[in-house]
Amino acid sequence: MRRAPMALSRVDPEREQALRDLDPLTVTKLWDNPCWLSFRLNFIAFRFNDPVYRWIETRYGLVRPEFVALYAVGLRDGVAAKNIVASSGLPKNTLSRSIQKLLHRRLLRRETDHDDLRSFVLYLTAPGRAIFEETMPLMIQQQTAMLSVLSETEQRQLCELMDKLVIASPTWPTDLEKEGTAS
Amino acid sequence: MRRAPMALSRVDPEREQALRDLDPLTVTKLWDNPCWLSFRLNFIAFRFNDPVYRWIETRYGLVRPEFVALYAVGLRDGVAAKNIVASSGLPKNTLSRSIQKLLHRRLLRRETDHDDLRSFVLYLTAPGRAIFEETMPLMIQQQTAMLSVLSETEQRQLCELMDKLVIASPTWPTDLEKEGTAS
DNA sequence: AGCGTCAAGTTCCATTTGGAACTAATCGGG
DNA sequence: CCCGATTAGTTCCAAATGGAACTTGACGCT
Repeated sequence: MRRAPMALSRVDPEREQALRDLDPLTVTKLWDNPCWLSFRLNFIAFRFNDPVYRWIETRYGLVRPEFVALYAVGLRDGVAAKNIVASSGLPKNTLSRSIQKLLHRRLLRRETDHDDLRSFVLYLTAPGRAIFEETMPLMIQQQTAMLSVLSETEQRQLCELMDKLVIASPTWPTDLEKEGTAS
Repeated sequence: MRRAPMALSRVDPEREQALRDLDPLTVTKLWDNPCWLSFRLNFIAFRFNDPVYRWIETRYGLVRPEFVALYAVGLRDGVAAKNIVASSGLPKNTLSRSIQKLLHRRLLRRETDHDDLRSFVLYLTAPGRAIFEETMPLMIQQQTAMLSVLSETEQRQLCELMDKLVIASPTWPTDLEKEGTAS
C-alpha cells in the first residue's frame, strides 16, 4: 500500500522548480498516495472554487450555495430547486434558504409549476442575469488560466475523459461497503 | 456565451440510456456550460467524497476535516498542521480543532518540532493507523469502481493530465480580478 | 373516491464553520 | 543583539450548515 499510483514521476528536471513551490505533503499526496484521483480532483477544484466564490462573496454578498443556485438558473431557466439539489449535491434545506434569499433580493423570480403544484419554476430577473453575465467571463478566464499548461489536444482529452466519468456516474456505488471483499 | 464547451455531444446512442439517469440540469451543466472544468471536477469529487466521508463518520465518528488530518498523517508521518492546511485548503482553525480532537482520542500523537518551537510534528498512534489501514482499501475500491469505465490507457492519461495541472497550480491566479481585461 | 406512500420545499435547532483577533516563537536587518 | 514584521497554532463568537421532523401536494392501489 505505500506506493506511487501510476508513476510518471521520473526525475524530470522540467518540473523540479515547480515542485519546490508545492508543500511537501502535497507532493506526497500526489505521488505517494494510492488515492490519486480524489486528491487531484479536490485540489484542482479547490483552486478554481476558492477564488471564484471569494470574489462573488465580496462583490455581491452571495455565499456559495446562493451562487450555485443563481448560476444554475442562469444556465437553464425554469429549473426547480430539486434539480439544483440533484446536480449540486448540496442539502435541500440549504438550497431552500439560498433561494429564499435570492427571491428576497429580487435576483430570482418563481412561479408555481402547473404540472406539479408542490414545485416552483425559477427564473432570473434582470439584475440576477446581470450578475450571471458579469461573473461568467471571469470564471472562464480562471478556467483558461488553469488549463493553459495543457495543449488544445490535452484539454479536449481531459474534457472527454471527465465526460465519460460523469456519464458513468449513475452506476457508481453511493455507499462504501465492507462486503465487497466477501464476493 | 450559451454554447457547448468542447462539443463531443453528438447524439451517441450508446449514451442515451445513461443520460436518462442524469438530472436535466446536470446535462445542461455538462454540455451547455462554458465552465465545464469546474462542474466536472466538483461533480466527480462529490461522488467520491460523499460516500467516503459518510462511511468514516458513521464508522469512526470522525468528521471530514478530522479524517483529512488523520489521512494526511497516515500518508506522511511527521507533518505539521501547516502542511495539512496548505495541501487541503481547509482553514487553519478548523484543522487545529480537528487535530485537538484526534489527540484527545489518542489517534494522533505530537511532539514539538525542535527546529521550530512554534510547530508540532504529528504521528499516528497504533489505533490511528488501524483506522487508516482499514479505510484505505475501501477508498481504493471506490476509486476503482469510478474509474472502471475508462481503459487502462485512459486512466493513465487522466492521471497525467491532472498531474500537469497540479504541478502548474502555483502559477494560477489566486484572485479573480476585473483588470484582466485592461491588459 | 379514499388511503397509505412518496416527493418538493420549509422550518427547527444543535453542531460546525471560518474570519478575525490573539499568543508565542522565528526571522531579517540595522 | 534587539525590534518590527511574519508565521504556527489557538481562541472567540457570529453565522452557516445539515439532519430530522413537518406541511402540502401527487401518485398508486383497491
